[in-house]
Amino acid sequence: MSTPTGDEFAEAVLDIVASIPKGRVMAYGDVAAALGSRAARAVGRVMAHHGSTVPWWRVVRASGDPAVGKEERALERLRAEGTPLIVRDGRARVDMRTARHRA
DNA sequence: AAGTTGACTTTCG
DNA sequence: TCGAAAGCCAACT
Repeated sequence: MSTPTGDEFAEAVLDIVASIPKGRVMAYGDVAAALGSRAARAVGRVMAHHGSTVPWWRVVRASGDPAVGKEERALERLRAEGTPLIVRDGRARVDMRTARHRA
Protein backbone atom coordinates (compact mmCIF):
# COMPACT_ATOMS: atom_id res chain seq x y z
CA MET A 1 0.00 0.00 0.00
CA SER A 2 1.56 3.19 -0.94
CA THR A 3 -0.86 5.98 -0.33
CA PRO A 4 0.12 7.33 3.06
CA THR A 5 -2.22 10.29 3.27
CA GLY A 6 -0.53 11.46 6.41
CA ASP A 7 -3.64 10.93 8.48
CA GLU A 8 -2.09 7.67 9.46
CA PHE A 9 -0.66 9.26 12.57
CA ALA A 10 -3.96 10.94 13.41
CA GLU A 11 -5.90 7.72 12.92
CA ALA A 12 -3.56 5.88 15.25
CA VAL A 13 -3.87 8.57 17.91
CA LEU A 14 -7.66 8.60 17.69
CA ASP A 15 -7.74 4.82 17.84
CA ILE A 16 -5.73 4.73 21.04
CA VAL A 17 -7.69 7.53 22.70
CA ALA A 18 -10.91 5.75 21.83
CA SER A 19 -9.50 2.62 23.43
CA ILE A 20 -8.96 4.28 26.79
CA PRO A 21 -11.29 2.57 29.31
CA LYS A 22 -13.79 4.63 31.23
CA GLY A 23 -12.45 5.97 34.50
CA ARG A 24 -8.89 5.98 33.16
CA VAL A 25 -6.72 8.58 31.43
CA MET A 26 -3.57 8.75 29.35
CA ALA A 27 -0.97 11.44 29.00
CA TYR A 28 -0.13 12.85 25.55
CA GLY A 29 3.32 11.37 25.89
CA ASP A 30 1.83 7.99 26.75
CA VAL A 31 -0.29 8.01 23.60
CA ALA A 32 2.76 8.98 21.58
CA ALA A 33 4.76 6.22 23.25
CA ALA A 34 2.05 3.74 22.30
CA LEU A 35 2.68 4.77 18.70
CA GLY A 36 6.39 4.29 19.13
CA SER A 37 7.04 8.02 18.98
CA ARG A 38 7.65 10.83 21.41
CA ALA A 39 5.46 13.29 19.55
CA ALA A 40 3.43 14.35 22.57
CA ARG A 41 2.93 17.74 20.95
CA ALA A 42 1.89 16.21 17.66
CA VAL A 43 -0.69 14.16 19.56
CA GLY A 44 -2.06 17.35 21.09
CA ARG A 45 -2.29 18.90 17.66
CA VAL A 46 -4.25 15.93 16.33
CA MET A 47 -6.61 16.16 19.29
CA ALA A 48 -7.17 19.84 18.62
CA HIS A 49 -8.37 18.96 15.12
CA HIS A 50 -10.07 15.60 15.56
CA GLY A 51 -10.49 15.52 19.33
CA SER A 52 -14.21 16.09 18.97
CA THR A 53 -14.51 12.57 17.54
CA VAL A 54 -12.94 10.89 20.57
CA PRO A 55 -13.17 11.09 24.40
CA TRP A 56 -10.56 13.87 24.50
CA TRP A 57 -11.20 14.46 28.22
CA ARG A 58 -9.51 11.11 28.91
CA VAL A 59 -6.29 12.58 27.56
CA VAL A 60 -4.47 14.81 30.02
CA ARG A 61 -0.97 16.13 30.58
CA ALA A 62 1.75 14.15 32.31
CA SER A 63 1.18 16.32 35.38
CA GLY A 64 -2.42 15.14 35.62
CA ASP A 65 -3.83 18.48 34.51
CA PRO A 66 -6.38 18.50 31.69
CA ALA A 67 -5.77 20.26 28.39
CA VAL A 68 -5.39 24.01 28.38
CA GLY A 69 -8.60 25.93 27.70
CA LYS A 70 -10.78 22.90 28.45
CA GLU A 71 -9.94 22.21 32.08
CA GLU A 72 -13.45 22.92 33.32
CA ARG A 73 -15.10 20.75 30.68
CA ALA A 74 -12.58 17.97 31.16
CA LEU A 75 -12.88 17.88 34.95
CA GLU A 76 -16.64 17.81 34.69
CA ARG A 77 -16.51 14.88 32.28
CA LEU A 78 -13.85 13.06 34.31
CA ARG A 79 -15.84 13.41 37.49
CA ALA A 80 -18.95 12.10 35.70
CA GLU A 81 -16.93 9.13 34.44
CA GLY A 82 -15.71 8.32 37.92
CA THR A 83 -12.10 9.13 37.16
CA PRO A 84 -9.96 9.30 40.32
CA LEU A 85 -9.36 12.98 40.93
CA ILE A 86 -7.12 14.64 43.46
CA VAL A 87 -7.07 18.18 44.76
CA ARG A 88 -3.68 19.79 45.17
CA ASP A 89 -3.03 23.41 46.04
CA GLY A 90 -6.68 24.19 45.39
CA ARG A 91 -6.31 22.79 41.89
CA ALA A 92 -8.20 19.64 40.85
CA ARG A 93 -6.24 17.20 38.76
CA VAL A 94 -6.34 13.55 37.75
CA ASP A 95 -4.72 11.08 40.11
CA MET A 96 -2.21 9.64 37.66
CA ARG A 97 -1.06 7.22 40.35
CA THR A 98 -4.13 5.13 39.71
CA ALA A 99 -5.93 6.61 36.71
CA ARG A 100 -3.00 6.31 34.30
CA HIS A 101 -3.88 3.75 31.64
CA ARG A 102 -1.25 1.52 30.00
CA ALA A 103 -1.67 0.78 26.28
C1' DA B 1 13.32 24.83 1.82
C1' DA B 2 13.71 27.07 6.39
C1' DG B 3 11.44 28.95 10.32
C1' DT B 4 7.52 29.16 13.55
C1' DT B 5 3.93 27.09 16.25
C1' DG B 6 1.41 23.87 19.29
C1' DA B 7 -4.62 20.55 23.72
C1' DC B 8 3.61 18.31 25.50
C1' DT B 9 7.53 16.39 28.72
C1' DT B 10 11.40 16.65 31.55
C1' DT B 11 15.15 18.83 34.04
C1' DC B 12 17.37 22.61 36.54
C1' DG B 13 17.17 26.69 39.81
C1' DT C 1 5.52 24.68 44.30
C1' DC C 2 6.53 27.74 40.51
C1' DG C 3 9.30 29.48 36.46
C1' DA C 4 12.37 29.06 32.65
C1' DA C 5 14.86 26.36 29.12
C1' DA C 6 15.75 22.53 26.14
C1' DG C 7 14.03 18.53 23.62
C1' DC C 8 10.67 16.38 20.85
C1' DC C 9 7.53 15.46 16.39
C1' DA C 10 4.22 16.88 12.86
C1' DA C 11 1.85 20.57 10.40
C1' DC C 12 1.61 25.30 8.69
C1' DT C 13 3.52 29.59 6.47
